[in-house]
Amino acid sequence: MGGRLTRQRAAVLRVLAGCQDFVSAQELHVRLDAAGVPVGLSTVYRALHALERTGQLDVVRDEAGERLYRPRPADGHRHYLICRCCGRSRPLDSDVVERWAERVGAESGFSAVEHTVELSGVCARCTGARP
Amino acid sequence: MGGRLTRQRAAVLRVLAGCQDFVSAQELHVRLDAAGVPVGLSTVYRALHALERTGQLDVVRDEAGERLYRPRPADGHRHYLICRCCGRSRPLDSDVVERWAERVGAESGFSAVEHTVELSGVCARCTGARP
DNA sequence: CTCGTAATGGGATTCATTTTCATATAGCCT
DNA sequence: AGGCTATATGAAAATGAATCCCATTACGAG
Repeated sequence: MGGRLTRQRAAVLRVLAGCQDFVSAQELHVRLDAAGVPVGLSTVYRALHALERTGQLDVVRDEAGERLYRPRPADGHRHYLICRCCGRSRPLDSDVVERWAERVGAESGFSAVEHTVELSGVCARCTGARP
Repeated sequence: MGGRLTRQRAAVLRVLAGCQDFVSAQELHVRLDAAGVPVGLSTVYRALHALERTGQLDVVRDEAGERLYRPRPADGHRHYLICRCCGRSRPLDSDVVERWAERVGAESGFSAVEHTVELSGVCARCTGARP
């Protein structure tokens, strides 16, 4: 995260690291309060942007269009299967898609091709819980 | 679309069919005005929802999170490569991804797995126009 | 320690989308 | 053709995430 390491950014980093799943900025803001380290909402957004820019976060959008953030695993996986019911997320091995996206990009005459891949479903636990 | 075929819904359908690329609800609303068939914004949103529910539209989100709609091609393609610069879209042959998503879903213990795949880039025309 | 610069925060703002509710109308029934 | 009613419409207000503004604070280099 390039800039100064302030009390607030440290807290954002710490709380975020404690989440194994996707969190919204708003939720993170609340959790920071709960953790006794109040951080302004603007600051939360700014910290998330910075982390996103430096590739330390993965971002998805939920069905309402809200952005959800999650620290990127050390192994570099960037695509997930997310439970629409409980929100639990599981990184995916997406080599196949990665290669496909690259090929399509190359064949298309487009440059700077980027891709978004998201899978969602209902996990076994949730299927059992609410049939 | 299920419900009554009103003047407004007919117009939404018609103008939408005339767009070969993704359009936002707001943009569609303006185009309807321009076409001399004023339709309330709420009605535009309602019509789009109805069409989405019945699978007649494909939806993506632009980088701002705004929803963009496009009539689904007859051949059933549902994934696109979109120019971030001019917005032109091109349907993709996504069998590879389709199969991958299916396999991941099956192996994961998740049910009702859905997937989103979007590619974006800068098309040849735009690359030439603004280097 | 001192200072300049970057960061903070809270309130205001933006803007897409949704809701509300009074009014209009599609389209079935006779 | 006329009536009737569930459905659709639209203007305005509400919602809510994300961004902007700007006076104040505090990191950290020197």
